[in-house]
Amino acid sequence: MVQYSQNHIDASFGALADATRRGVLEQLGRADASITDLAETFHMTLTGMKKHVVVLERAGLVSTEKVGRVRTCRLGRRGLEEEATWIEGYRQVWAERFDQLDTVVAELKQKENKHGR
Amino acid sequence: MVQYSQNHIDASFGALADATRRGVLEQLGRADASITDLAETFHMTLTGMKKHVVVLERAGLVSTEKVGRVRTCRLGRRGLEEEATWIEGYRQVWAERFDQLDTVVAELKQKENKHGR
DNA sequence: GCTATACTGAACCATCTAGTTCAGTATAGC
DNA sequence: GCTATACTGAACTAGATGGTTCAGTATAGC
Repeated sequence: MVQYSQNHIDASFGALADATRRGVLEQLGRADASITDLAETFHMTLTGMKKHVVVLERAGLVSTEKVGRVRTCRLGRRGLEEEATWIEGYRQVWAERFDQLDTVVAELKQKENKHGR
Repeated sequence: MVQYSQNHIDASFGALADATRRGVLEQLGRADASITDLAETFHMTLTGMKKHVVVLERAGLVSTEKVGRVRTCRLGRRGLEEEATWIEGYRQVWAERFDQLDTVVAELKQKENKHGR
């Protein structure tokens, strides 16, 4: 089986498990933003938003740079390759497991149709 | 923007954020298993494994059926479509954001060459 | 130098998580 | 009926999470 970096994957699936953090990623996809910008968008204190940014940074999904007073956040270097790979692998196995069930269901539907529903 | 079912996505990214639960999904991809089987594989008490199974069940990733004493677990009806879609959307935006940065593009190309793709 | 802005860190809180133990209940098989 | 197996539920633990407030520090701009 493929060996995944459990740390990366744990951290990023954990990061993605929160709607606010997914929202932050979507906002940063449109434009870089300061902590203040993000905190305002999500109606949260600066401190609260800072914590979310730290979580995203640890997962490698966001990178930040402080210039003067302002810390600017942008999408990080990781593009969720491993996560996409894991999910695709799962989906493939899942499809295989359900192929048999699918054919059975299809047969049942055909029978139903023959009986004119 | 596409509207996702936040509950589903929260639940399943949360479920996937744990290495044990990803392992359970991989094991169930190979064959159905009882709680006892899973608990043994992951060196955990029955009660502990039961909790993981409940989390996976709530996320729709596993379904279970009790026959006699034994509760059999199998992959559930959900195939992580929404999650795959979210991640793919993110990866697309991520790529666009980084296309503008010449240096990063150059780095990616170098990496691709190294991996021989 | 003064003031407003932008962040940071510590401390606190309630709730959730991942695990345990222990005491059950229900079923399988002799 | 008896015993072993398989699970279930309640209660407890330590630690993480998602948020807050409050008291700072550092910088921008007049």
